[in-house]
Amino acid sequence: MKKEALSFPFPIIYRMFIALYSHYGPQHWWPGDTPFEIAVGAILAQNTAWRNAERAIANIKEKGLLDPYSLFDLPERELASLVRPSGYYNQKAKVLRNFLALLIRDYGGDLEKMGEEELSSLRDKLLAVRGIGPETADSILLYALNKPIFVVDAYTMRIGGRHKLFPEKASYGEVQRLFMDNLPYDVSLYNEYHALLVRVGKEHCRKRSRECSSCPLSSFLPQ
DNA sequence: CACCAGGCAAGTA
DNA sequence: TACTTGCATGGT
Repeated sequence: MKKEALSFPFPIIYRMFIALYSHYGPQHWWPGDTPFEIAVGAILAQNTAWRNAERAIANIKEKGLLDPYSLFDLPERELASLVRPSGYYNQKAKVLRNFLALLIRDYGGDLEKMGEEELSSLRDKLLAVRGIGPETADSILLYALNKPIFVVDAYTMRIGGRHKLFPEKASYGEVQRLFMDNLPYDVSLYNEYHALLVRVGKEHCRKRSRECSSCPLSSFLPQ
């Protein structure tokens, strides 16, 4: 009796991960040498092609300024000119400074120390920084600090919406909960899953959709 | 030329 | 709460 519990199917959210991972393999995210570079990249990548964020980081690295104090000591105008290729450069210079101010004031400029703080209170502190919203906060938490939080982005919304895993207009928090409630609580899994969604989204689920027909998900997902 | 890319905040109703 | 707009470079 109760044998049927053993054969209860995995949730579709979990099966989608298996399918993507089987098809693409590990994505090795986040590209970046240090947690600090990853956090900076998360801000510079906002609504921007990753290639352009990379150029901005390269500019900072070339000048040997990729550390919290050097960047914070830089005049805002100079910082803006370094991150210019990532777009929205005036805003992003401010956001970087806002983030650096928190990092320096509360954690001595040490991301590792920031990572010692408990997840939900740290998330609130990141969200309180001007220019850091839910996706950027969660990207820093997951990819720079290895915290167990699922990152939702435009691809996640588009793929899930198109395949009717949730309503098109679902909120960030609703989608995040849907994924986390249907997956093992596991940092590496969240890491790979988000990266895989970006991968399949880039190739098969762009805004101006070039037919989702050949996408590796269409075999078992609605639509 | 138009459209898009690993968002966010501020203003309006 | 739910929409709209400004922010901006570089690729297709």
